[in-house]
Amino acid sequence: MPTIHDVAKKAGVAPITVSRVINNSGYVSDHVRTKVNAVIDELGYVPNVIARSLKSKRTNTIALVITDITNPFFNILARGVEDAAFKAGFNVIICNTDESQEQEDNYIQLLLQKRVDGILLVPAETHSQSIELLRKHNTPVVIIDRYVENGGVDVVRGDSESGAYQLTKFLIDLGHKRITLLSGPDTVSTSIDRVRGYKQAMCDHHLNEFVDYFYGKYSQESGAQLTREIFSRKEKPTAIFGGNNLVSIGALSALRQMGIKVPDDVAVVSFDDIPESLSYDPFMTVISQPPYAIGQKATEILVSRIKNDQDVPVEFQEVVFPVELIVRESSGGKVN
Amino acid sequence: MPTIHDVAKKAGVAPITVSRVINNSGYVSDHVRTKVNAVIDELGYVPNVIARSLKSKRTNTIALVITDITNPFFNILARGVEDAAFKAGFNVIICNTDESQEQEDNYIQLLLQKRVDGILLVPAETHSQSIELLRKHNTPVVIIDRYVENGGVDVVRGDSESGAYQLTKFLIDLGHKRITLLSGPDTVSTSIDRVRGYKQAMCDHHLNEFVDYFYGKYSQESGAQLTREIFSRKEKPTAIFGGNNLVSIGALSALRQMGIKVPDDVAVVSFDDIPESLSYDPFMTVISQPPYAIGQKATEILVSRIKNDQDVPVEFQEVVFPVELIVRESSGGKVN
DNA sequence: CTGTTAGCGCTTTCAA
DNA sequence: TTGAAAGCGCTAACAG
Repeated sequence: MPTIHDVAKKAGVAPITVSRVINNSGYVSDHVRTKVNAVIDELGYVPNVIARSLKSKRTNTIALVITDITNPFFNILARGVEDAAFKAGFNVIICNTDESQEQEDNYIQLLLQKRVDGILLVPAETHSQSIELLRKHNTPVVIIDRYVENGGVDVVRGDSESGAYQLTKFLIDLGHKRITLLSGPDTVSTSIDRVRGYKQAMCDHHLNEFVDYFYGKYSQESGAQLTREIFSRKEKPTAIFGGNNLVSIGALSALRQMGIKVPDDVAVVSFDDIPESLSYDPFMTVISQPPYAIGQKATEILVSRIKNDQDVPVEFQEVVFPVELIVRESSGGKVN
Repeated sequence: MPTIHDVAKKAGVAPITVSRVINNSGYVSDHVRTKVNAVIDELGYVPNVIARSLKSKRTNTIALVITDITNPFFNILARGVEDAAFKAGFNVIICNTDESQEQEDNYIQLLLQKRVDGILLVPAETHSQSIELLRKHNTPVVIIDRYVENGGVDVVRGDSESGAYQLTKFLIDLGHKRITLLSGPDTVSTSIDRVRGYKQAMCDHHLNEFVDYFYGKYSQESGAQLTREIFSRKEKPTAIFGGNNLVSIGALSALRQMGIKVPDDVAVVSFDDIPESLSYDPFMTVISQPPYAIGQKATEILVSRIKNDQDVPVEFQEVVFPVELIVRESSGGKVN
């Protein structure tokens, strides 16, 4: 693999001149430039950005640490990140933590070694020591989708609390009282916020006695299992609120297997939609967040942090995207 | 950010000794090792893999060049790649080409600059100049999901032709004659193979006169649009064969909008399933490929190529994963 | 407009 | 068991 020296020698110039041609920096006569370019083509020279990074201390790479690229919310978000990063001249490394703090720590360590210019992080837990570590190493971070207890970071997320409130209120307005929320892990801010929004709505409508929620996982299996458990109890809910799209799908699967009709026997609503491109017959009433925009916005903030590296730490921002209630069939009509 | 020199100075040893401690290579006395480790912790030293890469000429990074991470087939595949790569000590950079040859070329150039150790490529077109370029630079490549005209590469893919044959034959056995195939781009081997399998099945059952297929895109929009066009013709099909899952979903959407009932008015079958975790009520009859396993296998091959770099080029392999017919409701029952 | 020197952070010789 | 020197490929800083 030819280096800048090989090109220089063959073109009869100094390496720095080749560097100038490659980077379009400084003065190079047209004559020399043409000559050098010819040799570059001839040799198939490709600049080594590793060497460049070693000097410049910039890798033009950012990392996206998410829980699972297989979840549509996150893969669309990843696409938003990728597109925005590419536009800004950055590459993206994606890491899946599966909600494991240990995996997250591993990856952060690895990314630090790789000297990525910045990190977009969906933290596994609300208290993130990763953030402190990154801060210590001056690696900019933007927290996505969730917030953390640590201060001094930018956060970009959807409004879980208000979304959960709206969705619950919608069910209450339909006449539901026994509404069961199947939330995610109790270590994650979105799960907690959704519970909070739900409780608030129940409380505001004097339904405290009916408050019924579970923390589980953000997965189809968790949704299915919790649903089966709930329906083995004496008191059955008239509505189920899935903590995210996978949970809701799990709930629907379980209900179908048990022969329980939606929305006739029980209403179902979901936080997070299923992407349009994957549903030929949209059925679920949902609160919809904009994952692509969230990824894009977070990346833009991260990039600006990277570029203003030396600046006085401008105030950190928390961007909360509004969410949208989309009413479809699964919530059914008025009750009683 | 501290370097190996800072650690060395503070520990009162030479940089190389620190290097030996970090890498567990060569002889270091327990006394010195303990001392050095203490300083490493104290300073929060993190090795710089860029400098290491510059020397070793290995980045421990591979790239996955796919069309779109948003497509469930590819994001599950990406997960298979990620998991296998991590196990082998490699990081993954994911690039989305959106089936554009130009984007693909851009990315290959970029990845070459980054000196990734190997590339997993879903080529946009059947004749790939990227492969020649990579070969010239001694960068191992494994082609995924599709094959190319160029020889001398490893390929890992599903059996499109046989799958399309099975799916078509299944419809024929149900009594269908007017079967329309909505395939993907005519520059892509999977589209071509699926047309070929379809034609062969039609031919084998003396239905040549009913052969009816279209090349389009592998997207929901394409599936929807082609479906609308087909149903505006005088002769309507009794069965639609979607070239991939997105196309099929698009077809189903369009049919629903036109008030055409599936499977009562028209049967629908699909190449590629919708992941279990995303469908609460599996409806489509499909040919199912194993994307996770494909990604995993391709990564394993790539890693072994990377490690045997200097070896005599062992024979290249083409791994073709068998596909599975899953019969569900959308194909309906016997016709006539 | 072009070239020389030096150094980014690490590791592979080769010596001690 | 430890260290000194050299160099991976590139580019600032400073000549010329």
